[in-house]
Amino acid sequence: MTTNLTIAQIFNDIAELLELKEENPFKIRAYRNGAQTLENLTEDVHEVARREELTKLPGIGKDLSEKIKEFLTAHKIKYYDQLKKEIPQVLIDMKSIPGIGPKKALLLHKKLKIKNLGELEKKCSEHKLQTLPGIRAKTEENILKGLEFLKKSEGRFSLENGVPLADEIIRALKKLKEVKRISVAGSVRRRKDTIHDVDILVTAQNSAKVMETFVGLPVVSDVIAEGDTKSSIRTINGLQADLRVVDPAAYGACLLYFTGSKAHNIRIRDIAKKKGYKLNEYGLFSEKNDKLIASKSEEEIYKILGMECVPPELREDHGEVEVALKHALPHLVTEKQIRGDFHSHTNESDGENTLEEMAESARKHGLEYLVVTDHSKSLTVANGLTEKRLMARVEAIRKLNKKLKGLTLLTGSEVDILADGVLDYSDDVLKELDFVVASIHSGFKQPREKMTQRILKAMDNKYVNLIGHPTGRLIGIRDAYDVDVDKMIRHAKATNTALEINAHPKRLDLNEVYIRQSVDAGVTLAIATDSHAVNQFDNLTYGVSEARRGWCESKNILNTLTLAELRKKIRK
DNA sequence: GCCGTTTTCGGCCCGACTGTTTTCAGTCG
Repeated sequence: MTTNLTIAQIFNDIAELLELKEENPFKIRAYRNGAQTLENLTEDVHEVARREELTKLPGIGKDLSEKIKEFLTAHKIKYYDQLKKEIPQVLIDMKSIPGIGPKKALLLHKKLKIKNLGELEKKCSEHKLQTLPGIRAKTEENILKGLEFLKKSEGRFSLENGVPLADEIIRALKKLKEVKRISVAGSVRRRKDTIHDVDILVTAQNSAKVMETFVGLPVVSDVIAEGDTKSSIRTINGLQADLRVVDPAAYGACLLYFTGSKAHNIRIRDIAKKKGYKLNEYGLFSEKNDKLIASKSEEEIYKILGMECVPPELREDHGEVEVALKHALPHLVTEKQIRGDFHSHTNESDGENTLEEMAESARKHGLEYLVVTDHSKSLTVANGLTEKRLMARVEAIRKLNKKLKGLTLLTGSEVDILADGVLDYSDDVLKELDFVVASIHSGFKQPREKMTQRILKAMDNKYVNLIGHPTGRLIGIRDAYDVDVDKMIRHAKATNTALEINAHPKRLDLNEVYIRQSVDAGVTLAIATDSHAVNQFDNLTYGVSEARRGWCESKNILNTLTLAELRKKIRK
């Protein structure tokens, strides 16, 4: 699968390069569309190529399929290498600065002979850019700010940055009597694992007052734009937030537009067009006479387009449009359906709270059961438990269970999968536990084949119920380890081992693509918080959204089972 | 570069805001 992502990245790079050549915009889009198809492909592109079905993929025609084949055999794409030689890196660097697109990048490079971002910053500070047509003081200022922003962040943030900011803005604006309706939109509403801004939509009688409040919020460090209907701010930590004020009558159309994704919008506008309508953020209109057909709610717009209302988490043009047209969308799993948690730590290993505190918090969070999975002995940095300590823990849990009301604790462990695939506890120990999570915490750099075999071997152990954070990624910090996820998923099915959807917002592991692939393969998934403190049960919401983004229904998720059903299912 | 019960050629989603102009290009989402 990594091949899919590698080629997708190359196609995206080609699109960037073509923009700097001022190529036909539709050709550029064709490369981006092709990249998106590969990013979301739930099958290894090798397989598709082997069946000679590349051109059956949406957005992949003769040319792109040839380039894919070239990469599969030669591990490079000549056209890409040529473009890279032809186009200076500094153009690409400049284009990544907010406010600089292909046109300005080219202008700066051509007229000022700028060779790197350092030079750009220098010439900007010396006001040399103002010698160019169309650039005056303000543009220079914005470029300097853009450079500063680039230095501070990589430009993308984790969902856990966006959700609290959205909540804060909504809380503040709701207090205004002018504000009637308010909702988060954009990638935060779609619950994407990484976001680059926070979008908020309101209906209000007096937009000036709302805008004034928005740009004056305490978190604001910069006002990027302030208009009658749209304003943008940057927060102190660099995250951008956009606010859009709309007429109440257009709320649905605008929410739809503003939620995106862009790719989803393009698809449904296309459907609208084919049906003789025009869809924009103000509503669905008749193409003939511009008469308004619908605008008040998302539901009515989808309905008129002949579609089911698509849940925001699915709006990525990953096939949901076709399925919605057939009225066959999945009934996505909801937070309410989650009855238990399989992955939690106490202060016996590296958690912050006691067993009793964790149990109490789980009960308060509405859980019916909680598996306590402290680390195993090899993970000394996390104060992993020796067999003796583990057995004492099992006793303590059984004892506490007799006192608990409304929650049952299950005994368990997050047992390390050692470098050779052997587990950190023997079967004699594991068989004493109700539920076993097996995870990798060391040897991340192992080669693909070894890493894959290591995980498959762990699954072969009949006491292992669940593989924890199966790819090991840490969003924005560490890439996944090199594992053949296809094989892992097939083996999970064969051995009846569940795969974790780790709900920690820095992990969200499996990611949405692999979740969907698992669903398609009939593998059972488990949403687990990996809580190391009482407040981390809150993260369940992130795990559920990730599951929803992977098209999970309740039947795909192990912890939608009642305790009785679960016990039956996991009996050895 | 892709795509097709209108089409194998001629389309390809659509609009807001900024900064610079003086009617608009560039950028962004």
